[in-house]
Amino acid sequence: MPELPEVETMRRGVLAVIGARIRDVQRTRCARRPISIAPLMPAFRRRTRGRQIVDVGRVGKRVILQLCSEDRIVIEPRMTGLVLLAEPPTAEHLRLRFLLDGQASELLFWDRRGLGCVWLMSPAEFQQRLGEHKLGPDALQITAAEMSARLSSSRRPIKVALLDQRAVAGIGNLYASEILHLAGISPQLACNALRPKHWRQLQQATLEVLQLAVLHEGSTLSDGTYRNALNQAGSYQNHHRVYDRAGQLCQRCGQREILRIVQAQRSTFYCPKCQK
DNA sequence: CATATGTCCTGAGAGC
DNA sequence: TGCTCTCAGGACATAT
Repeated sequence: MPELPEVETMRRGVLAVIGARIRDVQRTRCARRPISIAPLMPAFRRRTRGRQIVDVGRVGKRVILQLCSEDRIVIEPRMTGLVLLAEPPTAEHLRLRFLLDGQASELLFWDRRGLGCVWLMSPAEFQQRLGEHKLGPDALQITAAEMSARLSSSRRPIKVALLDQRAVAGIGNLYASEILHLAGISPQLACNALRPKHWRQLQQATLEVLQLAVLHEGSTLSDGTYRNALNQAGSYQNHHRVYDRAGQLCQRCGQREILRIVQAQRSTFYCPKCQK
């Protein structure tokens, strides 16, 4: 589930690795299946051992470790991946261990479901895979005009379109519902039916929801999977307006129950009174 | 080109 | 109690 707020929390949580040198990388034996890394382990080790980490960034839902060699380590948590400086939740699902020589002695990638992956990319590969033609503007940076320009000709429902990383980078299934509730826009409204006023409301709501979620270090759902870099839960789940609240009274109008519908094989939650 | 669907994966929870 | 089944949704490949 990690979306922009969770991944940004991971990034902030591992800033202490900046300046550290990578002594070694180990694929852990405990993993049932080896983690998907590219290139293969021997080349991955050869190009990372001895390199200094000079910056930690984020592109959409990925954490980026910039190396002094110009290569970048790209960590994609996907559904259940975690980037940790502390002990992992279980030893069983630890996938990758970076041994460091800095104030942080190791950085871990843990992933219960194993859908996550790690890449080592040259500048050219980084541009090719994560460049502007692959990912839209970051959801914290995008303007209302950019949102409108990228989506307003689409026939898709706005909720489905918000999940398209080529349009806007960083929004996933949970925050799409939260954003649309704050904006007062129905998830079923087609993009090409939104007026300029809607795009302004949507951009404003996107910023508000994601910034607040970052302040709360993301959402740890009932399965407890998501944790910050110190293996601590986030708290934005206590502020959810609609997500996973089907049947509960809408906090805004207090009159209608939150509904759950399915769009593009994903759950959507909304208030039929507050969102038109 | 735009949009829709299928696939990977594990563990929680439902239902019998 | 203990089994089987469904579902959760990141990104991408393939189909329409």
